[in-house]
Amino acid sequence: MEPNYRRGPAMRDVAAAAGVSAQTVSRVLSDHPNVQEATRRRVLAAVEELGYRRNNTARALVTGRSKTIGVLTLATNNYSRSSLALGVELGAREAGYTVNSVTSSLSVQALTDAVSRLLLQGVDGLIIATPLREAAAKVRQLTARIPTVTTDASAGGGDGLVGVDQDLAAVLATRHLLDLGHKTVWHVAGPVEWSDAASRLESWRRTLTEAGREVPPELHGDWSPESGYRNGLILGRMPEVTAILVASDEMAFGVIRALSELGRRIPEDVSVVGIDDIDLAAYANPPLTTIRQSFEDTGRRAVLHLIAQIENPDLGDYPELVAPTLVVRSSTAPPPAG
Amino acid sequence: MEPNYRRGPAMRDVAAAAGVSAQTVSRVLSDHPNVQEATRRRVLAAVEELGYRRNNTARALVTGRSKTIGVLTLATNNYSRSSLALGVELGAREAGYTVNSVTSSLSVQALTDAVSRLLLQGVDGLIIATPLREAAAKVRQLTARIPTVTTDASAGGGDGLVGVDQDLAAVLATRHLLDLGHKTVWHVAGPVEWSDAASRLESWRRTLTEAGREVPPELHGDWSPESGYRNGLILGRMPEVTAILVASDEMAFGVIRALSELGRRIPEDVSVVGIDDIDLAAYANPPLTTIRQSFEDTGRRAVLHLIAQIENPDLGDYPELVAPTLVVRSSTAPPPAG
DNA sequence: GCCACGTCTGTTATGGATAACAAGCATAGC
DNA sequence: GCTATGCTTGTTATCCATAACAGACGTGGC
Repeated sequence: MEPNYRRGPAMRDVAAAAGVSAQTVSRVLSDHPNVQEATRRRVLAAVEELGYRRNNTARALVTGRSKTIGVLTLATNNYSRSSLALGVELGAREAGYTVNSVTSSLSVQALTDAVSRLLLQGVDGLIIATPLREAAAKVRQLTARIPTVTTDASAGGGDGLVGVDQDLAAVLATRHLLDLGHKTVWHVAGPVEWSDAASRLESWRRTLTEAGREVPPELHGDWSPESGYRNGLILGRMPEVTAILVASDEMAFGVIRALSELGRRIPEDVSVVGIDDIDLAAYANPPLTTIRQSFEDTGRRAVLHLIAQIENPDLGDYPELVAPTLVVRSSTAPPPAG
Repeated sequence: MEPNYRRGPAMRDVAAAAGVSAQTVSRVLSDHPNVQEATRRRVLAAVEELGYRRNNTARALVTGRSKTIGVLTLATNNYSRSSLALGVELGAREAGYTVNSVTSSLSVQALTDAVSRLLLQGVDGLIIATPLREAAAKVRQLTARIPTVTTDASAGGGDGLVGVDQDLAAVLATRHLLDLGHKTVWHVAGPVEWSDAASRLESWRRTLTEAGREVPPELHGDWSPESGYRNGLILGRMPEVTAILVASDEMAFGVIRALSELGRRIPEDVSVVGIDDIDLAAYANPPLTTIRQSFEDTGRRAVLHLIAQIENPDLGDYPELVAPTLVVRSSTAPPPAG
């Protein structure tokens, strides 16, 4: 029985070439201790000669483990999504896993479909990096059988949660502006579906209230620079606005652009703080003061957390929060003297 | 034999519940025509009741097809990488495939390891979105058995090539600046390892020569905004520099920042053109004139191209190039009168 | 000299699905 | 009434690796 053309040699072919059984080949490749050195060498030579590679599909079938992790992200190309994905991939690789990624829109149907697709692929665990909201119940039901880590708290309790402390992020940003002397801080929030956006909004509001300041009405964007621009065109027309907290750097670029077009100088007339510290933030004009939160690190932690659960299911599950830090650049300054 | 706890029900469990054989269940799920309507309904009811999901691992083992595509990208989070990945994922999903992604650095070792990992996962095809250079031969050897599509020409001939016409991109940008009246155009190129960077460099040079202009020495960056900034600090000190073609928008942000710090106004003193048209380009300060090339579209085309090859191996392989377009914003203008 | 035990290797069963073949049954044609 | 044909369903073999068990052989203890 010669090696199949399309598939390449199988373990039995190696076994035949080395004059041993397939089981022995398996033992050699799995570093099982009880194999004589001479046999081991013969097998390895045969492997080398035939260019044999272990078939992970068959392996997954019999062991019930695919060493694959499923990642669900939103179908947009924003900074946070892609750095998180990168972190997950790096962490997974170090732990000997590969990553199966799937994107989705925010509809219940799309989310459940996406999770189903991942489950069909036989992943060992799941990282859900989108808000679930109304889909939470259905998705939880689908994922009941396998370890799952969430990076957005809107999934509700139950799953492992790994993320950046969004409350602290907004507090740091708001305090920074108040400390500079601004009377109050305006806020361009993210979409309400995201619990990150919601908790930033909430903490901004609380920080102002605790400081005894007026809480202005918030504006909303969708994370895109365009939406920041639109909101900037509104805020720029209001003379009393001297400080703005924007819920993401990408939106902050839009806000700054709009303010500039309206003739308002940054930071002399208006201070702007972003959140994320994307790579381009330091090269904005002016360089953007922002809150650094490493999505790559979050992705890495999420995947390590998940793998720990996969390999030790009895492990208790606990949330894991990373602290963000304030990065002061040139887009913030004390309010104009007038 | 009750359904296994961890694994969930298998086809035979559904078969038992519906009072048919496993083969019949398989036929129902594969929409095979020769199944009686009553039987089909009974099977589907059993599937529903048990919450059965087909095991793709077993399926892949027997069919030799995993309906999975491997993507190799560079381990950095830049705009082009992530939009390409997004396009691949969207295209794959539409065609019923899922995506296994792996990142790598540019070393020969890392690249071959990464490809090996994908092959071990049993992917049906491969998209290689990094330059291969010296690794090309080894990688080609590894991928000999399965369809492969490359998005960087440095892989050399042989594989399917899908990408944006980089020659045209640089020509459009250089011509635009010359047409505005600039005597010549300076160039901040990308890393030489990337054939994209190399062909932009080459075309910039050729366009200048053909127009009878002096070809200034080129500068090199690594795609990062930081490297753009460093090069900008150099170019900004040279009064004769009035027009710069930067090989990526992200580097262009750095260049603009450096020029501003040196007191050179854009576009009054210096015109800057980027390449990529990233989402933030329109919100740079000033908005960036650039060359639009849709990486998302490229990713989508690459994956469709690949799937065509997978499902019809006799298909001839041919390169597929997308035309980029010039997007004029406010970072370019005629040279200063002096 | 016999039993117990450890080391090395082989045999058989298993995971879950599908391809290929086989068989039962009904209808059509002569 | 009997064979040819097509539809429907079932049986068996297969994909490839690994777990569980089993056997052969050698060493050590009493």
